[in-house]
Amino acid sequence: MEAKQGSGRDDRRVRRTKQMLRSALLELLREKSVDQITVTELTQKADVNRGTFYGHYKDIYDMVEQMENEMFQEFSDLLHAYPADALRHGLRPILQDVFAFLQRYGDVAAALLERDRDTRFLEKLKGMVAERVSLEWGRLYQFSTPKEQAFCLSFLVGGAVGLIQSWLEGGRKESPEELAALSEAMILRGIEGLNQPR
Amino acid sequence: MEAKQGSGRDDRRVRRTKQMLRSALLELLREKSVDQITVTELTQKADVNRGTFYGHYKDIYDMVEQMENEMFQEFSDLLHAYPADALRHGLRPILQDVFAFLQRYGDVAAALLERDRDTRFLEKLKGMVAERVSLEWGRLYQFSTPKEQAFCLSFLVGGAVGLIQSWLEGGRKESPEELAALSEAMILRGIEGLNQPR
DNA sequence: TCAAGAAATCAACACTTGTTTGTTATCCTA
DNA sequence: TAGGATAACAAACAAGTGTTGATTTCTTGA
Repeated sequence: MEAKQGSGRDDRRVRRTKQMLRSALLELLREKSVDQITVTELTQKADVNRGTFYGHYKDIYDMVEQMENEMFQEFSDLLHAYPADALRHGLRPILQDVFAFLQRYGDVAAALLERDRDTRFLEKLKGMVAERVSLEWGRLYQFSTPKEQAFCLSFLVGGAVGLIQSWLEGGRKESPEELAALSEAMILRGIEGLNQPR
Repeated sequence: MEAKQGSGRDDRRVRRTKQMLRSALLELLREKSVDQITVTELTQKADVNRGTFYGHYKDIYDMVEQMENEMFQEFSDLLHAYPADALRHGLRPILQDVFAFLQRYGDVAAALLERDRDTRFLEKLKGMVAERVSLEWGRLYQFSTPKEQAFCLSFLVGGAVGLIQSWLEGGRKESPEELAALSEAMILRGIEGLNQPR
């Protein structure tokens, strides 16, 4: 019949509790890695009852995941802001936006990639890009089989993510433009297209 | 002075205990993921005292890591079996050996990649390949900067690992030869080299 | 404004986790 | 093969985990 408001997500108390936990978690993440943070110390620092934590999250990892999801949501919005045939106009502009996004969220992303031992972060990143690209992929390039297409996609997405990772770990010293150009070259023409073998 | 034998690793009792734990872990891994296996149930299934487990491993993840390392050791041996200038003779033979190796260890590798939420597995895989390749990389291709070289390497390794991952997840239905050819094409000539844009 | 209804709290539960201590059993080598 | 070394064991520990039920406090719509 009714379902007035989900389950009461916009209750001031809920917002307050989650905010307290969020702040405490970010603080703890600066000191130690996810796997050595206990629910007990988190809720103590946040001054929230331990039972309350379990009302909102399954465990610490679940909480980290939910925080990641907020970031992913924004990333997803970015990807879907382009028209369906955006790839026809070249990779460059999209790649630049992606790297610019990561530039902004670099601190969080780097923290999660570095110390976090949770593959889901990378898996979601890859899955999201792959899903978006595969929509118009087949129209742009002629593959001999769907299988070949899927493997190429895995390769390219894995490569892009690997590049991003090493960029984040290196402190994001290079400009998004620089990386976008490099990525495009690698994706389109590979190592031989970039330079000549001696 | 002395150091007769590490700390007694080749004691029959140690071998026996580790073997019991290994079997029990593999059995449990077929039922559930790493993070929901408790030390208590593992040692019960293995019929080993719980305290004994902690004498050999820090926790479940540490044990999984050590088991991975055995696999990685063999992989490392494979990579280093080639002469230093092996890449001059083409990518194909090396790629075929790599995929053949994964074909053999497919069950373990797939289990770890699928359900395991531990990035270190992929990181080690990437790091190992990158280290090996970078040795002769600079001699084969002319990069404008060392930075560019590093990024290209990250891209290509990430791509290769992404491809491997999707191959494992798909049940390894394709032959190593097939994948080696595809990888080589993507690495050398990218997506445009593979097919023509319409 | 006030009375559901929902969230947060408190307290207690059976459980797992690392760690330690003292004892027993097994190994391997001199 | 006897004996010192050491691994495995049993038992107990403080601390964390995830869950539950009873109670208090807050929020919001009528």
